[in-house]
Amino acid sequence: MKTRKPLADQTAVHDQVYEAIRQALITGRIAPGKGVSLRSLAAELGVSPMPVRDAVRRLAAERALAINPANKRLSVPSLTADRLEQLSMARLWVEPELAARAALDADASLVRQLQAIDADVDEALRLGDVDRYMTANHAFHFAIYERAGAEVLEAMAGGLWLQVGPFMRVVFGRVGADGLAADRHAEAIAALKAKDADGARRAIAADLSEGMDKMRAAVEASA
Amino acid sequence: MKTRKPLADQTAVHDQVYEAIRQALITGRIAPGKGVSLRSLAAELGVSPMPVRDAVRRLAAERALAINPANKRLSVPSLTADRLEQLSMARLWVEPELAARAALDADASLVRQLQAIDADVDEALRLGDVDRYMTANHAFHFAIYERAGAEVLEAMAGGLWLQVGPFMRVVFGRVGADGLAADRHAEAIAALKAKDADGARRAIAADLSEGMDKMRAAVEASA
DNA sequence: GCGCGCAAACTGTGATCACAATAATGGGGA
DNA sequence: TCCCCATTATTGTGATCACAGTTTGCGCGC
Repeated sequence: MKTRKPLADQTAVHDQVYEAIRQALITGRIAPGKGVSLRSLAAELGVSPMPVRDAVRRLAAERALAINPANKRLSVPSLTADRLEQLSMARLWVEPELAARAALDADASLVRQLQAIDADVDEALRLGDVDRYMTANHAFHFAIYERAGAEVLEAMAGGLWLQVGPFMRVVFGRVGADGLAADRHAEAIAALKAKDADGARRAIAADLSEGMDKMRAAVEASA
Repeated sequence: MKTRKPLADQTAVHDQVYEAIRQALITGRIAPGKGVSLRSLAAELGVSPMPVRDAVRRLAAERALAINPANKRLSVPSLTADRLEQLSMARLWVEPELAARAALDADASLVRQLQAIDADVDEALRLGDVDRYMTANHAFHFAIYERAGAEVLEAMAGGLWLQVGPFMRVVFGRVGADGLAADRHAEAIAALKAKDADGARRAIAADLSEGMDKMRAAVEASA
């Protein structure tokens, strides 16, 4: 039944599973607070429980999944105002810092790349395509952060983004896709073009801040 | 051969393995840059490769172990000045923040607990007992951070501490156990006793800053 | 004596099975 | 009709095996 794959192709199965669950979490396909199980995920993805176990362990270490200490059962962390506040603080420190560092190494090719991605972001917003928006927005931010050349900080940002992901779905559920329409991407691009570290820091901070405010409002309203 | 343990005792095997490897990393028993393998770790710990796999995945997600993307082999991340600088920045943001929050909720029992731990720290320093010092120092800081009641930030601090751990061994190797003799623990305790959030923030920041400076010097000297 | 090449050992990965513990569900009694 | 207890299903965990890729190392030929 199972066609044993050639292997050494590219990515291991557990990485694909990781990415699949990650996407499911970010786009909110798995509702926060809901319990999941290894075998159910494995069946859903058509793989054995083994790679799912690996992926889940990784996600749990990144706090994208919670493990009930009593019965060791898995669940999606529920969205609380307290958690959101902590995640906001952390993001507002790491991500502007990464943007500032990136500004110092920015060049024309990066600017062009960002403009292309931002056009995609706007297109997704115009169409109201939530998944596409979230993917493009993620790509925009991390295209910048990657340029900072700060592996450790970038990984921190990635982990935070993953934890914040589920919150975004709440925003869309409340105010619709145009709830996040206003962003500071243009400002950020301009600052990077001018190699203005402080400007990039401020632009990203403002972008994040506005987004987190909307999430906070949504969480409070849904409580 | 293997006596199947009663199970439901307390902790799962993979958690014990995780803790064992974690300690080995922090105390520097596994040299940075060195490669490790699942089976060798399993044999050394007297368990099957299975729980080791779980523990290693977790450590890799926390960036306490590195996975070579080409051949998927495991190794201990090597200590570079760049990594240390990023870790320092991150710690200097998270940990003082946690200390400040903890100060708001501090009480007499916490102060007493911290005084006891700090006495142990001093004792370990006096004896030149490196392992005991590192354990006690860790206990001191996280007894404070735990009081902040900020789960997300505390987890971030834990991850950073784990990544910094191997660097500390370098300090001891260079300047001896009294290289870190001067700490700001007394200041921190005083600030917590007075519920002085800013004082606690400053004390912890100074404590970290001094320690990281010594590590930086040690890394540069050993390069 | 020095390389080259092939075989053996070792690596991570995935599947399958066994086991104990918890959760879910059913029926039978009051 | 409702509640309690026993049976069943499902859960995470760990062991063992199979497999393919990589590294290691040893012996043979030059």
